[in-house]
Amino acid sequence: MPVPLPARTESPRARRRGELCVRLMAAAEELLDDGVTLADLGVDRLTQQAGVSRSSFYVYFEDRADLMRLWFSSVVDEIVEATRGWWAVGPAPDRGAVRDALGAIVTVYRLHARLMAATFDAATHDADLRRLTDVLISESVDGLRRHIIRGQKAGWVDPGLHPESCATHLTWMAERTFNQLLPGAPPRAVTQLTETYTYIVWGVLYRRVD
Amino acid sequence: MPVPLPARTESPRARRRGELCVRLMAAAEELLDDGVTLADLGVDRLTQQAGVSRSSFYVYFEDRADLMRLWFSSVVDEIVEATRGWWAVGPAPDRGAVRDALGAIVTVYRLHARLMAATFDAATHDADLRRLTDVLISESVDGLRRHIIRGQKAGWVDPGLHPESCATHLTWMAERTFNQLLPGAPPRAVTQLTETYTYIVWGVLYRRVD
DNA sequence: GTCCGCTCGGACACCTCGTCCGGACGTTCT
DNA sequence: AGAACGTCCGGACGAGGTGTCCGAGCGGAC
Repeated sequence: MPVPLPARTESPRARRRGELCVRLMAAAEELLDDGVTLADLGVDRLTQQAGVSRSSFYVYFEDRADLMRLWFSSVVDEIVEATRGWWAVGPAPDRGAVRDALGAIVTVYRLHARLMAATFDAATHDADLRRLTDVLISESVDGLRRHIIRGQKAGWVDPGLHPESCATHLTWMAERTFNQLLPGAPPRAVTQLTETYTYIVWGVLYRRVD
Repeated sequence: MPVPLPARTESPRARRRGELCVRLMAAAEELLDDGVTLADLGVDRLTQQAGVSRSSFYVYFEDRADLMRLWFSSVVDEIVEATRGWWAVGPAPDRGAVRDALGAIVTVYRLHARLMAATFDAATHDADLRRLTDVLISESVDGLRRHIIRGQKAGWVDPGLHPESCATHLTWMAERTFNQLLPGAPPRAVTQLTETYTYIVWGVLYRRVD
C-alpha cells in the first residue's frame, strides 16, 4: 500500500517551478550584468540564456512578471529578517550598534541588488508585482515607525518628530539609494553608502540633543 | 523684397511642436488622474484624449518618450531654479529659512508631480529620457554638495560628513518621496512632507552640535 | 512494450509601434 | 477664380513581441 499523500512536502510541479525560477533569474542577472536593458529582456532572450524553451516557460509561469513575483517573494523575507536587527537597537542606542545593524541590511540587499532594482522597475508596469514591492516598503515603514514610537516613549528619540512620515522618508531613501548605487558597486562604495546611511539615521533619530 | 530670415524667432514647426506638447501632456495628466497606468497610456489613447490624430503625432514626435523628453526639459529648469533658494541659505542657517527654501521646492515640484513621477518611470525604458532625469539628479547633487562644502569651510556644517555621498542620499530621498507621495496628495500631506523633509535636512546638515 | 509526464520547436492570433500614403481642408499667391 | 502650398486626418502596412496551442520526441515507470 503506497503512501496516501505521496511526499506532501512539495508538489513536484511546484518544485520544478522553483528550480526554474532560480535558473531563470540567474540568467536574468547575467544578462543585466552584460548591460541588457530590462525592457530588452524579453521572454525569448531570457529562456534562451537559461537553456529552457520558451514554451516550457509558459508552462510554469503566467508571464515574466509572474516569474519575478515568485523570486521577489522568496527574497523579501530575507530582507525583512535583516531589518529586525535594527529594531533591536534598544535603550541607550550605540552608534556602532546602529552601523552594524544598517550594515547587515546593506549586505543582504547587496546580494540581490541588480535583480531588486530590476524588480522595482518592473513593478511600474505590473500591478501584482507592485503590490509585493509595496508590502516590503510598508513593512519596513511600519517596523521603523514602531521603533521610533518606542524610542520616543523611552526618551531616546526626539518626541518632536513625526513617526510615520519620518519612517517613510528614511525607508524611501534607503530603497532608492540601494537600487541606484548598490548594483555593481565596488566594496569601497558599499562602505561609504553604509557610513552615510548610518550618519543620516543617527543624526535624525538617535543623536542626543543635550 | 521679403525678409531673408522670415521671423527667425521660432520655426513655426517648432512652435507647433511645443503647442502639441502642452496639449498632449495635459491629456496624459488627465488620463493618469483617471487611474490609467503609464503602461496602458499608448500613443493611440493619448492622441485620442488630446483630440489629435495618431499620424499627426508622429509628424512632430519620434515616439512617446520624445514627447516626454521635450516636456521634461522645459520643466527641469523650473525645478533647478527653485533649488537655488536652498543654496542661498547662508551663514548662520535659520530653521525657518530652510523650511521656506525646501517648501518652495516642494511647491514647484507639486505642480508637475504626476507627470514627473510618470517621467521617472518611463526613464526606466528610454535611455535618452534616463539621461535627462540623471541630469536633474546630478545637478541637484552637485549643488547640494557645493553647498555642504561651503558650509564646512565656514564652520556651520559638520566637517565629518561626506559631502558627495550625503548629498546623493538626501537628493534621492527627495526625488523618491516627491514622486511617491506628492501626486494627488491633499494639502495636509504636503505640509507634513515639507515638515519632515525640513526636519531631516536640518538634523543632518545644520543642527548645531554644541 | 506501453503508458505517462515532460520538453521542445513551430505555428498561430493578437496587439502596439512606427511608417507611409491619398484625400480633404484652409490659406496664400497669381 | 484657380493653382499651389502646408497641415491634418483616416487607413493600411510590416515589424516585433506576447501568450496560446499542438504534435513530435524522449526518458522513466509499470
